[in-house]
Amino acid sequence: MAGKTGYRTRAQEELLAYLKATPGVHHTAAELKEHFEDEGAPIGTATIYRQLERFVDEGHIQKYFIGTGESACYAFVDPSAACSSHFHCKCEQCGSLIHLDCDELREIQKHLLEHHGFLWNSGKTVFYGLCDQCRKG
Amino acid sequence: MAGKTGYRTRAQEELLAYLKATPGVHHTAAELKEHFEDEGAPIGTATIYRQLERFVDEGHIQKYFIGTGESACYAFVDPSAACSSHFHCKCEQCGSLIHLDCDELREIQKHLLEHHGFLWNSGKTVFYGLCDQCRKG
DNA sequence: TTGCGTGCAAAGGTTTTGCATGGCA
DNA sequence: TGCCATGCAAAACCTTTGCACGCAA
Repeated sequence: MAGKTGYRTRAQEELLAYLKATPGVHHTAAELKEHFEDEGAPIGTATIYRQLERFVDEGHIQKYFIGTGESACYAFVDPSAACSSHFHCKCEQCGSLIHLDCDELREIQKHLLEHHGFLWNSGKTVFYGLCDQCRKG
Repeated sequence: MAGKTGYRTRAQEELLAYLKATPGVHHTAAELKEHFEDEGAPIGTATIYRQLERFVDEGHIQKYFIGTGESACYAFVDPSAACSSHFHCKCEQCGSLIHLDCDELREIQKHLLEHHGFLWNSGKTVFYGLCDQCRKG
């Protein structure tokens, strides 16, 4: 755990443990707050945000921007598993979030860097569009 | 102008005219409000949001989600120019927005549809990462 | 005249911040 | 003991909504 400087606290450990226990799952701050309330071990809103920000800084979790007006999502991404290099597609109609594992996109990552000098953080990027069902329906 | 049903008003015309006069430029609602205040022809916040929403519905402009907490951006996209099919990269460090015209990405669009059934709305998608300068600096 | 568009103000939701308290080392 | 983390409440933002008034047709 590189860069960890401060103290270790209950809120901190339980938050990170929960995120790690649900790899690839997107949680909003509100959902996390509710989860720990249900567990009988509530964590204050401010603390949740502060810890999430720290985790992001330390690289433990990813923060996702799904849309303006919608709240931010946070998720632990297993560095060893395939999901570390997968992509997210969000259907603008039904709102579903699709996880995609795709080599072609990985190629694009290379292309963006080599031809445009842009180091793409694919974990953070969300592709907007229409999913298969909504497109046909 | 398909689908236009209501009245034509000053606010409506000036807003759309301004957006069309700055194709490809991203404006936030606050920036637009300030612009018209500076012009001496202020438009109420609610009206700005309502008109922008209408323009998006009618397909005149695009709405961009840059990040949660940041405000939404709106821009007129010239349907005839190349910028109708260009892509956006946002540097997470310096915050700059890069407009990219790239055939490889257009290929990806095809790939996503054919292999994953996902109809990607590239105009709305923002690639997060590090720009050339920030990557080297 | 009819009814849509406007503007103000208030509400709604998410995220941040100030400050005193509590807990880790 | 010293300092960081917590939690509450308040603030800060962006955006939406209610409502009365004004303007387009």
